[in-house]
Amino acid sequence: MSIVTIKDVAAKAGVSPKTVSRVINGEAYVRPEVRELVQKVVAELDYRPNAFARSLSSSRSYLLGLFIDDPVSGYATDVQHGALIGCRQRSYHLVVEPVDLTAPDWESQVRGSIAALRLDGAIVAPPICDEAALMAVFAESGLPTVLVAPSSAPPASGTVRMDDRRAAQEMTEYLLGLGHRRIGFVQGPISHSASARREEGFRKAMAAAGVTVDEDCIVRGDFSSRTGMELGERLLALPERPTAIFASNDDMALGVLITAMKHGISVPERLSVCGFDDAPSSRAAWPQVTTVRQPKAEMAAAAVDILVNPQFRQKAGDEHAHLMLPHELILRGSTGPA
Amino acid sequence: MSIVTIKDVAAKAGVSPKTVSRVINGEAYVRPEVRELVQKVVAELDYRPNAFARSLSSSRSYLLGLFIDDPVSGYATDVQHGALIGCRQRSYHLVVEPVDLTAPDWESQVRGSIAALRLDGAIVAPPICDEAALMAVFAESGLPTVLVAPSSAPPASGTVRMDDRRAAQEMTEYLLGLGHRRIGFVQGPISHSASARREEGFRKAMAAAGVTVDEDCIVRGDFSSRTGMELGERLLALPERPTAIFASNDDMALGVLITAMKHGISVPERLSVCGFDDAPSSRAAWPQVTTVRQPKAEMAAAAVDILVNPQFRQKAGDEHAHLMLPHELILRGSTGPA
DNA sequence: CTGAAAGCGCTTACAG
DNA sequence: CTGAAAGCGCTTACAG
Repeated sequence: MSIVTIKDVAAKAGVSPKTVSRVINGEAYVRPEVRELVQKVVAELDYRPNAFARSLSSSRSYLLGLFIDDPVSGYATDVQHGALIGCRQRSYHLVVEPVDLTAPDWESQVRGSIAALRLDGAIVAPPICDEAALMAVFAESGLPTVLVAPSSAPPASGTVRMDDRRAAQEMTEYLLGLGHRRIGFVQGPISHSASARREEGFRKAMAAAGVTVDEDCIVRGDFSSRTGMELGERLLALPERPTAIFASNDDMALGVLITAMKHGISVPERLSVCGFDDAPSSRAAWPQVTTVRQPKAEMAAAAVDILVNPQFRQKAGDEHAHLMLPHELILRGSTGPA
Repeated sequence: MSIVTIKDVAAKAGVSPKTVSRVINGEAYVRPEVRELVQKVVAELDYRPNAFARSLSSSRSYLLGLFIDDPVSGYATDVQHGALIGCRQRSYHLVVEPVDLTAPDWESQVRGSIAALRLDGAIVAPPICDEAALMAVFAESGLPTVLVAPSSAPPASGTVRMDDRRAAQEMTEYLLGLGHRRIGFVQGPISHSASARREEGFRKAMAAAGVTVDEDCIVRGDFSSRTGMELGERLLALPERPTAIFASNDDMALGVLITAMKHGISVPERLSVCGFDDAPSSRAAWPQVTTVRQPKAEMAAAAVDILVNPQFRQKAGDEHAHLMLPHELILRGSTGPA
């Protein structure tokens, strides 16, 4: 497969390389008939502009970096998928860069990716988007950066999030509406800022309903199904057993569900269980778990839009884009009347 | 952050850019003291070679493409993780390219990635590594390509696989050793070539043990927990119920497990269940599911090695690398004596 | 509306 | 062991 360059196209179309460049990049000021001719030749020759040459001369790489803590998690997978879709639509490519903040050379790694690849933008996923040291590296580099579900609104180019607090509140209101009063809550890990927001929502709804939260009913997990099982044991062994358990994510909800099964406590008849995420585990279970759909892929796609959109790029630096995407309560079989 | 170029380093070190280039690329023929000096300046200036300039002049991109059907699956995630680790070790970067063979323009998309990014190599995951039309595109492009777990050994630069057949055989032997004779088998989808290999292994072990396979006990799923549940219903409703069910992957095994629970059939006392993959779902369940550990990340990392290793690269074209990586039976609580 | 010149930051091929 | 020259394939800045 001989490689077709812009010169080949120019020669065959009888124009200058610059004109081909104009057509390729959709610039104005090309006579319609010339444009059409060039487009025809491009198609005939199946010409693909060399991304490196383009990047070198334009100092744009058409490359976005996705910086992520644990690329193996289900969360990461969904975020990446959304980012990939967004990139493809806009002819960008995505480079996934795992960031291990416990590695001694993490900073050099990150700097290296930014500098060597001349990234056009970065998307940073939770929980590392809440790490000050990492964010400082991005800030210093001047790279447009969008944070996914960060705790606050740090000085990044943009943020994309959902309302974790409100969603947890709605879920709690739903449980209260079902008649539950004694509700167990499994907190997520402190390292994820969403954990605190979800707990706030839970407490807010309980307070609004005038229900006192028994602190014995609040336990902290690490988002794994294993801690869900362990903490489920603890909650179900309480002298006065909760009639519902709200776990801060689906994996932990699944753990609670399994524990209930082990003890022969039928769900939802004797215990309601709900989670957060709409992860595959919430659907793999039986009964399927009531949860909150988190628009992970949509958030990532929106992050790409923010980074790539020329309007945004122009004003980057002086203006920031902050998006809040809608969530959805997914009611399934694991919850029922108290 | 002003950008440091090779000229800056050369000027500061008092040598030519070419000498800096030699040091950066670890070439021979540089006086030790000059090498050290240059390295010192590189470190001082935190110089990062521009990957695009390097690619443009050397016609190597230091970029590997991972072509994958469904980037959201757990399989994809593990493969990608292994590839990422491999790339990082060798200062390569990974570009993930989803391939949707049902999209009308898939071929153009794939060609575009190869041509525009000037990839140095491609890793193709199952099941698309078994698609002749796709493999033809790679073959035509001349791009070094390594296939992960393909059905046969097509004319690619290399393949990396595990012995699905042997693993399924060992699992079946384990069940037979436990005293099971009537064993249900949930096949995987035909689109995945591993499905057939796993079934072969199952049948081979059964035949070797002189046990006749009742074809009513063989049912086909699609690797989802939902079909696992449905087919579990079917197998457990059989006039003569199997004492063990071997599902071709963990998600389906989980579905079978859930169905057994629904019907109050205790596992492993009255039914043994096992899967394949060592997926998160096998550990999230209770009891945890006996399964086969598939070295997914290791296979991907090996694929990177094959593509990047200079020795291999030299002889690419006339010689192929075919690796078989070891699997492992993971015995857990879901299986027991008949 | 179009093109000739120069340059992006490296490496290749060559000379010494 | 080291460097000067040329070029990779585009785009920028400029001229017309």
